[in-house]
Amino acid sequence: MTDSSVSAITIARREFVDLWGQMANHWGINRTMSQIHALLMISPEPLTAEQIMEELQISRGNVSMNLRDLINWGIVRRTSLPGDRRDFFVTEQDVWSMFQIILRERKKRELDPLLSRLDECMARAGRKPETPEDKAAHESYVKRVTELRDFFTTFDRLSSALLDNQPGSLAKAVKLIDKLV
Amino acid sequence: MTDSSVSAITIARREFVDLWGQMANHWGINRTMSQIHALLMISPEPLTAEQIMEELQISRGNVSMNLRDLINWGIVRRTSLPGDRRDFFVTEQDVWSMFQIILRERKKRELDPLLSRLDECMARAGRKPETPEDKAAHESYVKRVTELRDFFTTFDRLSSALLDNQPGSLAKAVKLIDKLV
DNA sequence: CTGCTGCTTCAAAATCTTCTGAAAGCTTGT
DNA sequence: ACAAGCTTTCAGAAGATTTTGAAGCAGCAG
Repeated sequence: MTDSSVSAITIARREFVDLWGQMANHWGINRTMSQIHALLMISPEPLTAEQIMEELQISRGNVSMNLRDLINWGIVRRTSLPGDRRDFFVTEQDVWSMFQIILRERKKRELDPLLSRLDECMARAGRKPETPEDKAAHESYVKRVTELRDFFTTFDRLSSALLDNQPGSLAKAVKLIDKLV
Repeated sequence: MTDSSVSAITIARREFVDLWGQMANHWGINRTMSQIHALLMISPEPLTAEQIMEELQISRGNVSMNLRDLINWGIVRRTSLPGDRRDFFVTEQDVWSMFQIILRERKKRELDPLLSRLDECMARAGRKPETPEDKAAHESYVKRVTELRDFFTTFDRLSSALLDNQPGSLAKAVKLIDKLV
C-alpha cells in the first residue's frame, strides 16, 4: 500500500497510536508497550504478534516481551482462533475496567510500598534529639513525613473507593467535590 | 563525620531522600530532581547549591539545572539571607499546595494536550467508509476514542475541582464516595 | 522421528537520558 | 575598572533503557 492510497482511518489510527505512546513517556511507561496497547484498543479483532510487528515496525522479540509485560499488568490477554496455531491478543474492552486494573496495579506496586516506607522513615527518625541543630532537623522531618503520610493515606482511600465502585463513580465524585466549593 | 557517628535523623533523612527519588522513577520524573526536592522538603531552613551538592554527591552543574527545572515547575523558589551573596532555595511548605501546583502543571502539560489530540484523532477518522473492513476499523476506532475522551474529560473536571478547593476537600470527597457504595 | 511454525529469551547493539566539569556570565565590593 | 565569589550553560562522557536478532524451545502434522 503506497502512502498516497492510505485511508483516513489508517492515518487516524497511527495518530492515536502515536498519541498514546507519547503519553506513556510522561508516566514512566515504555513507549512501545503503550503503542501496542493502543493498537489493541482500537482494533476490532484480536491481533497476532506479526500484525503488531508490521504496524509498529518493531522486532518480533520486542513485541513478545512487551506483550508479556502487558499481560502481567492484566490489561491484555491471549486468545486463540480455531484452526489457527498462532496466539492472538486482545485488551480489556471497557475503559473504566481498564482504569481500575491499572489503578489496582499501581496502588499495589507504588502506593502501598510508599506508605510502608514512609512509616519506616518515621520509625528511623527516633526520639527527639538533644543537640539544638538536630532538634530542628528532627522536628521539620517528622512534620513533613507525617503530612505526606496523611496525604497519601487519603489518596489510598480514594483509590480503594474507586476500585470498589461502578463506572460512574468518578463522575459522581467530581460532582460531589464541586458542591463542596 | 564518620559513618559510625551519623545520627539517627541523618539516616532517616537519607532514607526519605532515597524513597522520594525511587518514587520519581515510577512517574517519569528525573531521580536527582526529585531527591533535591525531597531534601528541601525536610530541611528546616533554606539550602545552598553547595549543601545540596554535598548531601547528594552530585556536581554543581547538575544541581543548578535541576533547580532550574524545579523552579519552572513552581515548587521551589529562590530566596536570600541578608549578608550572604549565595542563593538559597526553599520548597513550598504545605503538602496540599504542593500537590495543587504539581496537578496544575501536569494538567496543563499533559491532560489539556491529550484532550485536544483526542479531538484531532476523532476529526481525522472522517466519515464512515464504504469498504466493509474499513467500516469495522472505523467503528471500533470511533467508539474507543470517544470513550477515552469522555473518561479524560471527567478526569479533567476532577482536576479542576481539586484545584479550586481547600485542603480537606480530597478527604471529604473520599468519604462521600464511600457512602455511594 | 523430523521438519515446520511460532513463541520466548537474552546478550550485545543502539538509542536515549542524565551527569560532569570546564568555560563563560553575572553581580557586588573595593 | 577589576577581582572575587557564585551561578549557568553545554559538549562530551557516563549510565540506563530499549531494541534487535539469533539461538533455543515447544507443539504439531506428516
